[in-house]
Amino acid sequence: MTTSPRSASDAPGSFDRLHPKIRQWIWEQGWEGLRDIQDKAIGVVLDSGNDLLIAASTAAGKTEAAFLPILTSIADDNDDGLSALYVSPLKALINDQFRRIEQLCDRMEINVVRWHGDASFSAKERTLRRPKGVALITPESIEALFVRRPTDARKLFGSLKFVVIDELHSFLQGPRGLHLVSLLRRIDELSSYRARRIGLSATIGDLSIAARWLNPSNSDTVTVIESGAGAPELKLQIRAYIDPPESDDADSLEDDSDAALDRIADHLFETLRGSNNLLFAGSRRRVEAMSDRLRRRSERAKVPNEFFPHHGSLSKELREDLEDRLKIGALPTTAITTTTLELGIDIGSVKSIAQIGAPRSVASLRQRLGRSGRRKGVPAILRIYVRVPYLTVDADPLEKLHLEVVQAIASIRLLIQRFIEPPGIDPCLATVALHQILSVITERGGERADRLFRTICGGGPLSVLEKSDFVDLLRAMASPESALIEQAPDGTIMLGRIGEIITQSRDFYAVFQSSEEWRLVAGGRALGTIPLTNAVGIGSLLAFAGHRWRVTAVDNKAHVLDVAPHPAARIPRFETLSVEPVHDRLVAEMLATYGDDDVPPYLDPIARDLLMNGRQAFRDMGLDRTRLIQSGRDVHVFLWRGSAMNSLFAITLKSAGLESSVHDVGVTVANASVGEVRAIIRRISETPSMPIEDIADFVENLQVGKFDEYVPVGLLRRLWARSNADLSRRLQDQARVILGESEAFSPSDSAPK
DNA sequence: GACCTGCTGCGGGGTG
Repeated sequence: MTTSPRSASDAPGSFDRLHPKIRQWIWEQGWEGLRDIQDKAIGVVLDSGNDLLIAASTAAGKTEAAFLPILTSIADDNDDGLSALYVSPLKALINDQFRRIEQLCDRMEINVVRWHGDASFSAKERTLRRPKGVALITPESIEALFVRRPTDARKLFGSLKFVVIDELHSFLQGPRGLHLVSLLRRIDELSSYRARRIGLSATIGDLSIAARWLNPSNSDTVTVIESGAGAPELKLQIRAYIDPPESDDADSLEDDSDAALDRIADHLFETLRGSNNLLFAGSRRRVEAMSDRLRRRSERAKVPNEFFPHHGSLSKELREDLEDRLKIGALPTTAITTTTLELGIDIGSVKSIAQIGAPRSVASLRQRLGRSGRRKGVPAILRIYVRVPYLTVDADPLEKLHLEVVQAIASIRLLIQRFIEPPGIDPCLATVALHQILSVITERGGERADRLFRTICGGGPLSVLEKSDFVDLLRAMASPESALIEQAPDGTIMLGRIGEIITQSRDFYAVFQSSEEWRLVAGGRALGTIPLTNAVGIGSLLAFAGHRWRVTAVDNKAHVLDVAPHPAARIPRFETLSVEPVHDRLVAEMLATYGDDDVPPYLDPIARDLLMNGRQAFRDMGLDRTRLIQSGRDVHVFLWRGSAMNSLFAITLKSAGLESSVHDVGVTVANASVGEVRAIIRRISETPSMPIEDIADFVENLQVGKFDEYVPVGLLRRLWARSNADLSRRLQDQARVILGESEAFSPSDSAPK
């Protein structure tokens, strides 16, 4: 990885290096000049053969930084086939970017085509007949081309000069990122030379991880251009609200009470009305709970409603209506949203960001803030609303600490330190490998095992799979129960009976899972979907899309629910099995916050009181000296580590015979005494290196990927052990820290490599 | 006590 040479920005006239038609286009746009990242990118793209990583916040002009020199470079390209591929995680982003470069490409007489599931087939067909220019595409559409039209795929991708990957940070972790890695390897294999890769990304913490993703075998040669623009001024407040005693489900639709969520709604209604804002509510359930409250406040005040929900279960139409309303900016609008408005969809600029609940990820908090204060001289505004349970006399020690208030403060401290979480452990290697085995066989009409291995696992993150793992996987896929593949007498591996069915399904292209759902329709208009597991019939009441409904007709076959407005309702269940993990560094910062005595100026009076009470409880319980606390029949073990270590420690305790449950700052052992727990932790501390393979035997729920039902459990267990091996080497040390025999190590020591 | 993402190919009819 190299940083952009000074000379690139000082080189006279990078503007003059651009194609004459592009220069003319820039003049016509009335630009004052090129932005710094654009200036640097022109030099790197036109003067070097390097891959390139451009890291800058939203609206910094990254797309143009990549495309101005790329279009200059491919203007006279006459090869048969596409010259450049732009890969995006979102269809909506492809549509935005298409609008931005279409005019420019027209001027250059370079063909540009949108290639995703909602894009017109006729434009794709034109490109298939005469493959040239630029395609804007999703990973799943690349997959579909390989599987359905392998001959066309070779023609389209066989002479690519550039591959641009937008929102690269979203591909650094998770199965979809591994999927794209494999697709890009397969594209490289179609050509005698490798297309240069250009990654566009939001600010990321560890640029070397992104450089390695772009070019695993030669990450040193990736040139990095980082936006020098500093963060805008931040206006900030953390507000705390105490729930009254015996309030049960705080996220229900119940209103007119003294519950914290109702008072938060009061404050939001007063504060946000009249301007454009984003409110991140954390879950779809809470988005609906809050949308309902704010709409009813508008009705009671007899003013037009300005508050609308936006989440992944709402229909595309409703979401686009809201995005357009924000973008046009004619009417004041607050979107109440989950994470759907975090990525770079164009929604114009908003006045402020609000969030319910303490941030669990600093990266995501920064991304949200990037949506506010984007104009020069305008500060970003952030309000964090924290709900705290009412403390009874017999409250648990964890409640007395007011962890969420302290977590909100810690996340702000890390934001100021410019910390961003690196990607964590990925449990989906085997699922992606299996998916790609089926895909490559389909594309090539059969393939030998050694070539499959080389294509899929020959480099990059999937090379964690060793040859023996791969053989295990192939054997399981070929078993009569699975029937995914079979082997011809000459050794060629071909699709089996089930493999044929799976690869022909429309559901095959994505490597992530989707569940069955009801579709909600009101007067012929699509509202969105809810999980099929919601038990509904005629007369069922639903709060959805910011309104209240009664089910009037049920189509059990097509899974459609007709609904009509109704005064009462209940929020449907959205299936949730997991919790967002917290990084070591955030929890370490929480511990530091308990130890300090400064009171941040951005706390409201209640949050200030709760911080002081939390610190007092911390000292009263002796948590500055001890990490084991008896609470009734339970023992709290305070690890002050992130989710990864807390879960590994819980599994280790289980392997030693102790059941425990994981929380944000440690684990809790039920029905035990401090003495018993201490004895077992002592045993762990005296074991020089815990054999991770033995611990792996106690992991449950190993099947998390889409195709994991076909993966041998033994292989999943081995891969789990391999990815937790580094962490497990710290178990002994961790045990000593808990026993007070060792200083806590700094979390930076334990950052994943 | 969580969120998000994606999707073929074909025929038939109408229009410019």
